[in-house]
Amino acid sequence: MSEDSLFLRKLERFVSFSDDERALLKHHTRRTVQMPAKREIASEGQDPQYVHLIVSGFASRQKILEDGDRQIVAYLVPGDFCDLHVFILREMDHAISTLTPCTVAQLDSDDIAILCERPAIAKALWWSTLVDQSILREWLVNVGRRSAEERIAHLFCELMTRLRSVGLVDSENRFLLPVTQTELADTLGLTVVSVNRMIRNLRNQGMIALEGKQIVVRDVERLKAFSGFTDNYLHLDEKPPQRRGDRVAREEARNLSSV
Amino acid sequence: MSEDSLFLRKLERFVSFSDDERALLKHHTRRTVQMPAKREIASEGQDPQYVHLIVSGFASRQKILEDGDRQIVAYLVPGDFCDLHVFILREMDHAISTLTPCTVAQLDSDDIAILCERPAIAKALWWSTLVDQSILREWLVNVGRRSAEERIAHLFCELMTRLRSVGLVDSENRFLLPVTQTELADTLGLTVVSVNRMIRNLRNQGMIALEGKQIVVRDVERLKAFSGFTDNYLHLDEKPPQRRGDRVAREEARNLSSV
DNA sequence: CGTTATTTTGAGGATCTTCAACCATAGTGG
DNA sequence: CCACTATGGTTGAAGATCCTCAAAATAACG
Repeated sequence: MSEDSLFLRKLERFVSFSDDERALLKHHTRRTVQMPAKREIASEGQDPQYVHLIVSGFASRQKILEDGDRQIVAYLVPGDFCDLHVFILREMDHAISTLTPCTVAQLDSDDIAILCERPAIAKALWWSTLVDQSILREWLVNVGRRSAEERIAHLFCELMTRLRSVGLVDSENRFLLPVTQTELADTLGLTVVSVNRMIRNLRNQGMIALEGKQIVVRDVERLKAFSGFTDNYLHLDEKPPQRRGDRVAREEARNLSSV
Repeated sequence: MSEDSLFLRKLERFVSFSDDERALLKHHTRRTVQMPAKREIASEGQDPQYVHLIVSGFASRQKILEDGDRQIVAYLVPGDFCDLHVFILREMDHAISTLTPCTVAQLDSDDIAILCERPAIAKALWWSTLVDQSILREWLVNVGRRSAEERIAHLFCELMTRLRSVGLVDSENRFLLPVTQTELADTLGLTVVSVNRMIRNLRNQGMIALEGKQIVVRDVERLKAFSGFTDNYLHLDEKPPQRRGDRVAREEARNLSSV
């Protein structure tokens, strides 16, 4: 699958698209811009014009406190939509900022309107924001109730799982994580020093290895057990079982719409 | 306003309803159940049947870790919907549990379908879940980057603001907070001991006072400044300014639906 | 190849936790 | 009516985790 349709791979874990719908999605995400690292895609307080989709690169959702402290509240990886909420909550209460150089697709109000005429697409987009919400809950558990070392391990488990779902993890559980330790610290409610030491611990215990900006999870089961990771909150296995059948699912989707 | 339509007051901060729509909302939330304290409204792993609305009482969204630790990831106060996501994410990844005895309205799939046929209602429901998401982001900032004392102060500011929006705060900034210090600890990533001491600090500094289970914010500005609270993330002032006009808003709502 | 960003390490300290009581309150049953 | 129990709040002392400060080593970059 080509790089510019990773989001299709992600969404199709949840819904099945027709060729038609796939084409429509590709068409309305064709307008992209290149952004350098550490640049704001959307700013706090702003009334944004576009919905953004990360085509390549890593970005983050972040809040800055008065004292300059930063808390990263989400990682946006290739295939993720940044701000599907902008058409309801008109003022941004946080900023979206690139962590690395990014290719970002811009969808305007018309694009979204056309896409949402398709039930399967509308449902997939809502699914994606609800999963984001679920991830947020798990992050709160992470910083609220886990030790520094566990937090890092848990985040690595999550990223491995999310990146695998868009095909960015190789057979040896190796994936690119192009963020600095300072950024990890701002994500996990820790300091750089702590992050550095705890990563060292994980390496020394043979759970992970670093290869430049790549992380290799050497012992998946141990890393998961150590950090208490389960992937249920990512809701990745909704489609395969088809437990309630497509008919019911479509009916529900209709219920949720008709605005 | 009667107790059983606090959610109307909340939603109408954002959209205007016709008498018709108000009646419809009241009608489809008429089926209520009484629940004792510390009972699960919905359980993790479950495939839930109903969407729940808190009519009276306090409930929480929580996750339990393997070691029995608990993290509360949301407070659900009168007027809040608990689980609007259930028709898309079919498996609960967390539990919803009463903190006090509660009156809970149960809406089934048909209720939601009928309500969502009205654009204003559908939009209001999505607004409410997006605000929940925003609150979650701010909680992550709170636990990740603020001191114990600041976290408590911030939470009190938030609850005062949220409860005021449904008319549950009196003219002296007094409101009922029927949760134990243990529950506050599980909310803020702290221990009971810490919570107790920090609340004492806030009282000694004259920022708050306790009257049984009621909290009186004695110095709102100082409490806000101390905790770094701003209410932008609650998106409470969306309707009054009418900055973009009702026409545009309705058009956008239509875009987001049509599933 | 000099400059800047990032990672790493050490030492000391602060915040928050743990453990262990004790007190207050309210509900229960004899 | 009062001991009895359970729950929640409060306090003290000691310890652990994580932070702060500071500096060196390494990597990245024009």
